[in-house]
Amino acid sequence: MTDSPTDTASSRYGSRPTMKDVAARAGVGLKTVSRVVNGEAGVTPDTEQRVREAILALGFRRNDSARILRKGRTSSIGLVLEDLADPFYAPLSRAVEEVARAHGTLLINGSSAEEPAREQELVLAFCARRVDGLVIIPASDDHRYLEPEIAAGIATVFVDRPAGRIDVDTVLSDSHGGARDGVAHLIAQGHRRIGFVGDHPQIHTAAERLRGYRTAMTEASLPVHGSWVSMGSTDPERVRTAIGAMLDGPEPVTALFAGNNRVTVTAVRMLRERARSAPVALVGFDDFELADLLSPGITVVAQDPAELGRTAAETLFRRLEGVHDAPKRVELPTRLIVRGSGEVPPA
Amino acid sequence: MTDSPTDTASSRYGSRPTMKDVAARAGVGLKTVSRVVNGEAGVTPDTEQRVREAILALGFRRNDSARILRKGRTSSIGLVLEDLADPFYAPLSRAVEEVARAHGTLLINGSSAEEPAREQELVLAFCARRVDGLVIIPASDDHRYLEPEIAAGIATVFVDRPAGRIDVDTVLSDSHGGARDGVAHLIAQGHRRIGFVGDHPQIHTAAERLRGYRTAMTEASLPVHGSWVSMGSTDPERVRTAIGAMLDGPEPVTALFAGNNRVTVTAVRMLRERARSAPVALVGFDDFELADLLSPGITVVAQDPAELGRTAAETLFRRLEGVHDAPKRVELPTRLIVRGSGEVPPA
DNA sequence: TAGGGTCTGGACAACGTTGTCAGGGGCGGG
DNA sequence: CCCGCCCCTGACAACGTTGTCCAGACCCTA
Repeated sequence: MTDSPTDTASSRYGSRPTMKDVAARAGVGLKTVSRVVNGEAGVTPDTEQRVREAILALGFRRNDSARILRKGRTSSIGLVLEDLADPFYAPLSRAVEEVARAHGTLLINGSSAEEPAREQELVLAFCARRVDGLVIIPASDDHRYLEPEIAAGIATVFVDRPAGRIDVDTVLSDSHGGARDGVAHLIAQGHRRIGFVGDHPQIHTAAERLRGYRTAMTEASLPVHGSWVSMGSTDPERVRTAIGAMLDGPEPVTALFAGNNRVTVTAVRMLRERARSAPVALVGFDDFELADLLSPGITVVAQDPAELGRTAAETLFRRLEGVHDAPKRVELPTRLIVRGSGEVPPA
Repeated sequence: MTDSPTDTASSRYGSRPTMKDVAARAGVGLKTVSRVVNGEAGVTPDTEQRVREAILALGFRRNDSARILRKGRTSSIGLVLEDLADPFYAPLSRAVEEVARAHGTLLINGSSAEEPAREQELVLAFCARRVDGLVIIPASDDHRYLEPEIAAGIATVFVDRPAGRIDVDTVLSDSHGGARDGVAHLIAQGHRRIGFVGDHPQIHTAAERLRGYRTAMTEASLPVHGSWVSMGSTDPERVRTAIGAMLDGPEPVTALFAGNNRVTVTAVRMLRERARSAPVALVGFDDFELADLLSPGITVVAQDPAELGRTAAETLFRRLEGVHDAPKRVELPTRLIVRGSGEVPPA
């Protein structure tokens, strides 16, 4: 027995039938199977029926790798973010997925864990897969490594934080304005000594929020004591130390502005533990679930992560549909949600 | 000009250089470029250097579609879950990603939105991409459509809920035991009339938790009044109505067991609003962030979603590495976390 | 210096699909 | 009745990579 018809790929273990196998079984040509599978016109109902039966009988499933190779489009996009499990990014990711789905596109994603090397590794892996586009929440600040990819036609959109050293579409929240509003709110309650605890200063959003804090203080002609500002890791221990120093320092603050949801939660825990001391007002950047159920409810400057994701994905698909104007920068507004913790009067 | 050397793919817009282009530029053969790109032995440092320069100059990036087609392995796995943004599933997803990353594998994922059709659509799309394996949190109860895929060698693991009508590896939490423990805890506090509010009964975990509730009640020789059990959508309105009926009905309950985190949160809100009435004890299935910061803290039966994901992914990779024994069913233990809400005595 | 072994490099086919093109058969109109 | 057109179908090349295989160069030793 040399190369009998049954001895094709379809009979080997772990191997799948190909269009060729289906064609053989249905007694038609290869291309006819392709036509049926892709719903192309020009196939007799009778022939189509035979092909469909063969497909079912063999359990045939089109090999998209081959299709992609031939067509050049993968119908998939890549999403790189810091941490899929972060409650802020999860809805963003989900929103991107929904938009992708509406465009018949799959989503590949990866977490950079805030490590520049891992971000690049993921992005390049996606590019090697020839994703049609990329949505990136950057962890690094130099994205020139993307230039050949973009030149080769991979549409790219940055979200939440801007790209470094390249000019691409970007969708951000108004961190500066939001922080300014939040701090202004505290000032309006009568606070004069306000602390700011934020993430690492090299993270764009963190820097912008600090800037918003300073803007609000300046606009109210309030001085900012050096010990009132603390930037760095959002590790609870560090945040606790920082807040402790602000509360017990020579110029104790009467209110705190927390630069993101992780800091806010740590601040809540800490203030709760010190409940016997004078109450401290708190406004946080980022909304979070159950913020309204705490006592008092936590006043926050809310962003809309789903809207960020949706906007970014829609921008991406607009590019994929052939829009070629200059890169745009969109800045989404934030919203102050008053719940109680920010309305505590100064001691 | 007919087909001059410069008129290759690399010069067309949106097209990328291929190994052929790199080979031409470096003045070597095609296969040599392949060898350099894949770090194969047998290339002189000098030659390798020339190839690397050409790669950099042209911005070449290997086309993984072609590679996959040739090699048959995609080094990617698919994850189908209900909702990426759900705080319960997000850590699970992240855990799967980490394990995948450790195996040099990319993760493609999709949300089924609890719709069986969408689950199947996603799974088959992943199969068409020839993912090496699948991790599935099912939304449907009949997975025979997966049989040809599994036969073709796509490793498959179900998590959180079992597969329907096929025999595959499964990783679950001990829903029955956890619910029993939680309800027994309420009984130990002296409660006799305990309500159960759960998700749709066709969802396996929901049914198991109900069963655990009944087991605990039976073990304590307590009757279960028909109005104390409510299964269905976790939509807040429905849950509120259900809880209202239990609290104000002819046999008012003094304690509630909530079948998952969404129900728990709605219950917390509702009990808070009725704070003036007699206090009601509450234990919830699933832990959630800030559960300890509420007053009282919420007593929960905690699962470890990350551990679920990790175990599932590791099971998957064990299969991919060639282990071929019978499908296994793993059940992870739950843990009762006492925080206050479950220790409220009966009115 | 010749012979054998090793090391480097390249030609070629194959992976499974889709686009191109051409051929055959049926049908309608002249 | 014949011609021409259209519809259906299939043969073939191409997508970009990797595995196989072979040829030539180089080196070492006898």
